[in-house]
Formats: sequence, C-alpha cells, structure tokens
Amino acid sequence: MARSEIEKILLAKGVKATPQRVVIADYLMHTESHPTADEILEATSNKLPVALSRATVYNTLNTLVEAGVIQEVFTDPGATRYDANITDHHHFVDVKSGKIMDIPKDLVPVLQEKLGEKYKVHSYKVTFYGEMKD
Amino acid sequence: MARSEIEKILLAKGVKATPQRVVIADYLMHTESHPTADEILEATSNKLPVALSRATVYNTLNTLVEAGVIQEVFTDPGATRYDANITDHHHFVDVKSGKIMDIPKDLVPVLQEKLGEKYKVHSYKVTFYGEMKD
DNA sequence: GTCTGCTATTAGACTAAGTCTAAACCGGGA
DNA sequence: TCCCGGTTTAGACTTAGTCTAATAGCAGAC
Ligand SMILES: [Mn+2]
Ligand SMILES: [Mn+2]
Ligand SMILES: [Zn+2]
Ligand SMILES: [Zn+2]
Repeated sequence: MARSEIEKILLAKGVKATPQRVVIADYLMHTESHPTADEILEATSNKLPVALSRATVYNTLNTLVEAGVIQEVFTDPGATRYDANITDHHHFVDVKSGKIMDIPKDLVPVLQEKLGEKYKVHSYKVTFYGEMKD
Repeated sequence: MARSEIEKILLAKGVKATPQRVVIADYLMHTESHPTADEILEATSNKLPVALSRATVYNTLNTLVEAGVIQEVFTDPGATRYDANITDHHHFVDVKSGKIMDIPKDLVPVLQEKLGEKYKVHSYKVTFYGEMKD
C-alpha cells in the first residue's frame, strides 16, 4: 500500500498514522488559514468512511501538537487555532475579516534581552493587528 | 459625600460610578496581577453589602473596557484577563507560575513596517514566555 | 418630597470550547 | 486466531461568557 507523504511525516514524529490523524493533518498542511477545532471537524468529517467525533478531533490535535507536527495559535479569545506551519513565526490579524496571516520571523527585528536580568526569555510571539490592503 | 479617586476616574470616562463598578475598578487598579473575571468576582464579592452576580462582573468589565478604563489581555487560552494598566505595553508570561508581568513599550524596539505594503499595522502586542529569576 | 422612567443589577437559563468517561473498535504481534 | 494496548466514539460534564426577564435604584421633573 502506498505510504502517503503525510503518513511518513506522522511516523517520523512517532505518531501512529490512523485515518483520522492523516485526514486532519492533511487538511491543516494544505490550508493557509488558521482554523479552529470546529472548523477542522466541519472540513474533515466527510472525508472518512466512519463518523468523526469531536473528542477525536481534540485528541488528534493535542497529539499532533505534542508530537510537534502542528502548533497552537492564540491570537484571539474564544477558540484555539491550529497551524501546520511549525516554524517560529508571528501573525498578522486582519481586524476587518478576522483572517490570520503568517509573518516570517525574519521580517521582525530580534527583540531579545533588553528586559533586564530578571527575565529569562525562552521565546516570544508578536501579534500584529491591522488591515490588509486588497 | 466624599468622591473617591476611582469615582472621579469613572465619571471622567463617562461611566456612572455605581458601587459594583467602583469596587471592581478599585480592585483592578490596586493589583499587579492580571486577573480573570472569576478571580475578580471572588476578590470583590465580599466587598459589597449586596450579592454580586457573575453577569454584573462581566457587564462591568465590558463597560470599563469600552470606556477605556481597563484593557483586555489575551496571553493564554481559556480565559480573558483584565488590566488596569491602559498604557500600550507588552507582557511576559512566567511559564512556571503562569504569572503575567507588564513590559513597558520602550523596552521593546519599534517593530513597524518591514512587513511590506500589503499590511497596514494598527498596533502590535508582544508576548514573552520564559522564567523569572527569583 | 413624590412620581416617573431609565439604567444597572440580579439569578438563572443558555451557548460554546474543551475535557473526561466508559464502552466499542481496531491492528500488530504471539 | 487470539490477545492486548492504543484509538475512536457518543455523550456527559465543566467552564467562560452571554442573554433574558424581572427587580432595584437613582436622576431629574414636578
Ligand atoms: Mn490544548
Ligand atoms: Mn469581551
Ligand atoms: Zn501561522
Ligand atoms: Zn499588563
């Protein structure tokens, strides 16, 4: 049986490639948007021969986050968003549409370490708010 | 009747200074922490002669945010946090304790506008994650 | 001082994000 | 084939936040 690219990625990260996980990872890796768990459930549930439960979506997302296959994004309250772009990057939120865009790390100057001795910074995230010119 | 400092601030921002609003604003202005609505309810409910309802806490917080008396802070998922520091500042999250510290704007270099023509940035927030040296 | 009307507050119902539980389901190894 | 640990499932449960409908309180009108 042909082992898909997605399956290889999951196995490489030590995650068993079940159909549910493959479908969800595949969806995330082929979208630019930063969908919520609900949007992911909506988009993938019809791609499986069996019912896909909400619990499985959350189980899968948490498993993929722990395995480093995807990232969580907290740009706004209400719901966690998920991101298959696992590079260390930032986000731009279009306040009109709510759309979230990736901002590569190297477009933002290095901030580090003017905070003083008291703070040992592991990482930092920048969230930009504004409008996309169409 | 002596008009408290808090009452003056509320009136100056066009908000009627009810006892509930005064108690909640007073609590926020005298704490360094960035409490959730639940923590605010817990801390203030015993400071009033009447019962304080959850709905009133949320109503009040939303009113104070709209009036510009306080700010919402979204550092982590789960619950919105509230901040009487209304200056444009950033936050440091101690990953051990969960404690959130203010980082004044001028400790962070200006990031603006290397994002390109497509993005019109209104504002940005930096969230640092790390450990406080004790 | 009383009346009146608007605003704020209240308890509790409701919604929505996320977790937990207990049972059924699978698939790889013996 | 049988067994066993991990996975999935439906649905109960928890928690943050909003909504509703009724009550309370207060500012101005008289
Ligand atoms: Mn999570
Ligand atoms: Mn809000
Ligand atoms: Zn992203
Ligand atoms: Zn702050």
